[in-house]
Amino acid sequence: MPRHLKIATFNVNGIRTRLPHLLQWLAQEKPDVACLQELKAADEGFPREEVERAGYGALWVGQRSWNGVAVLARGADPVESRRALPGDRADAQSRYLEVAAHGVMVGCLYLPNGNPQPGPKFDYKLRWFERLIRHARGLYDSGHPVVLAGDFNVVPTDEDIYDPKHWRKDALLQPETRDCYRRLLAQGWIDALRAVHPDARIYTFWDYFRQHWQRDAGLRIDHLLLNPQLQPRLADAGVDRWVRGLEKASDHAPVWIKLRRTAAGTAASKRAAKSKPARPAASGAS
DNA sequence: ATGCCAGGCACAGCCTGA
Repeated sequence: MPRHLKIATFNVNGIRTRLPHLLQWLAQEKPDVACLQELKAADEGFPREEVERAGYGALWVGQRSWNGVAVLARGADPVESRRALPGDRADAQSRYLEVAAHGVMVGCLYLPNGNPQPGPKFDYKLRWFERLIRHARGLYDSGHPVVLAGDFNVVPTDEDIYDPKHWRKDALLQPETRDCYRRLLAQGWIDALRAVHPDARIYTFWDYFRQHWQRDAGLRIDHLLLNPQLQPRLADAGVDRWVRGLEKASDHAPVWIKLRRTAAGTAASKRAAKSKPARPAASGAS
């Protein structure tokens, strides 16, 4: 058993088109939990057999042509918690799936893009974000270890984009969008990639236009947020950029975190450690 | 201000994405 639990999120931009890349990535990087977005497939179009053959149990919420999310668990069957974000029964878009897997609660989300703004799509984005903030509060307070992972369609700050000036009017950079993200984090969640790499330029998305991948002109919009039960276990985080470099790639790269499996670093173990000889702090190297 | 590229649908050219 590896020392770390690896949890990843990957906007595949069409699971059937991207299935070879997905399988190659699972085989090489072996995430224990993989949150997928933009399946662009109905429930019956999900490649269950291929995913199972790769060693993963899966749950998914499909939708014809658009949206769609899934959670894969390596060598395990994820247990469903909910298949939609509460707060709007009329919302038919498949953008949220919450499961328990490998001892962690995982909220897999695909937040609306919101372009063009202003307009009804941007209004929907902000309403969806408000519902997420409300629901996240309950998850945060649940006492379970929780990860919120997915494509948030938010560039949190101007440090998270190659050049903000060409995107100033985009829904991903609007003050209202960024304020929602700030208010979510203000509940106490930590942005795991930023916590591990406070000063690095990190991108997770490069659009297909203007040779943005070749120029490394990217945006950081795929995020993994941790509640306090998981924060002491965070050991490493990164982006599998090689997946974005494949032929016919998704416009997103997978993003991952590694969590220590042991209780080392948790409040319980710190209390326990007081009665034991001190040990060096965990290095975080994997 | 718009198209730039790409996937889905369904077979021509839209719509949507970010």
